[in-house]
Amino acid sequence: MNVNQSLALIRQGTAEIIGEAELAAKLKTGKLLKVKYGADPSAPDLHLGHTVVLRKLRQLQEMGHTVQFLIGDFTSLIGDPSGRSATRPPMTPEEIQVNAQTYQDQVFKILLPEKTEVVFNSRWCQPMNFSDVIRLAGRYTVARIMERDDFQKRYQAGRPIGLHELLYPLIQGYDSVVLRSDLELCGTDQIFNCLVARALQVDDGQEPEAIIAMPLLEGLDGVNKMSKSLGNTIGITETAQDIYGKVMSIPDELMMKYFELLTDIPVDELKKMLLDWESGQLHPRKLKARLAHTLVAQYHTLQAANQAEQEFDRIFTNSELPREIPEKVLARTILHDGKLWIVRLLHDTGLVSSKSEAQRMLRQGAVQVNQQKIKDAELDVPITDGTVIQVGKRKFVKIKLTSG
RNA sequence: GGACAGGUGGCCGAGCGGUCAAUGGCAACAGACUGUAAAUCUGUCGGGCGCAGCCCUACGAAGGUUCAAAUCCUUCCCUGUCCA
Repeated sequence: MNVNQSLALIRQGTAEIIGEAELAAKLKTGKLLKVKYGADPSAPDLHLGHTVVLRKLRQLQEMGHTVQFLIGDFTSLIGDPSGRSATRPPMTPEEIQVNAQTYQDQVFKILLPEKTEVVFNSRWCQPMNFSDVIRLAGRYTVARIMERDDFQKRYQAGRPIGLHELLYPLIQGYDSVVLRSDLELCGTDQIFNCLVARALQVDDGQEPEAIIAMPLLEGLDGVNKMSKSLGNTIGITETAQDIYGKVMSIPDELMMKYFELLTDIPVDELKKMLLDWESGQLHPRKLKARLAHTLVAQYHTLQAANQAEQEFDRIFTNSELPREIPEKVLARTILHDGKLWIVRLLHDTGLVSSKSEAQRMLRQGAVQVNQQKIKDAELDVPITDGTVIQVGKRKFVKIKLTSG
């Protein structure tokens, strides 16, 4: 593969490349690049949003380049001193260790271990003293820091910005200085930090790293970027059934983007799919089912994907009971004449969080016992071993009675 | 240090003495419909009670005024803006 071909491949699916000329020049020398990627150990579970960037990294690895997988343990160690953001409490070194391990285990579902160098930024951040920090801070200006969209918006909206937050881009930039990175990958929301890295590298007498920014993947709501704090993620370690179902629940408009950024299906084929969909030859449901199937197969197995698909059709298309229903043990002694009040039943099986909710669900017609809809909140229902209770479309429980 | 503006349910945001468990939006959940856990429409959405009703706990915190407080007063905590 010559340099132009590699560049074309690298460019695929990216949102923006900064310093492309330098990148091309470096590639021409045949040099193998050090590609930095920063990860936050506070939320170690990978979701499809992460995989957009990880897949690009994998592609670069296959070209021979090395990934510097940087775990930003230092900032997690400090936490967020303003105490405002509950999502960033300081973490203990042990927690970080555990999370980092989880992270690595998951990351190697995509990255090649032999081409990955895992580094922790506490290694060089921790020993810095206050004068080091001041010196570092002196290498950038307030005006330039405030260019960041996020800061600007918050400032204009009169929202608090902790002083330490202004320092975070500097820390990340400094990481690149220490690692002498040639290229950094990130989501478009992180471009600012990478730009700081370039400036600091130049200040240090290095060549600035190139930046490849990948598009942000919208989550289940179809609007916001996929992120754990928004609860709109599809995690790669989730069950086959959940991944399948969640993918089926994304808005139709998002399908092609998911195909493009998350699967290996060639661009030409995707184009054809889109045409067929638009012309009405291909039903959108089928298209989405293929997406769901492909993604499950990617993170589980082909077999699991087939099964998940069957199960999904079973439950939602044919409204049948799932193949496997979680069992819930109930003591026979709470029954009266083999019966139990429906509200209590729903509550005790954990299908609803309160009895008031049970009442509501009954009123709304969401409750079924052995496939029979129940609306009467006064009813005592006969319970036997294997009675199946359902609330809504997705919650099922099978009763197991004990004599105790 | 001074002046001013704020802190309300998972989030955003109304209310500014009684009719407030608190309008509205988002999220969530349910139902209908369908092509899916898409879209759309409708409904629910603090907790308890065998529940068209009643009872608890809630509007930054603690006290107070009042028959009655999210709403008024005092102190404290927190946030922002401007001035220094």
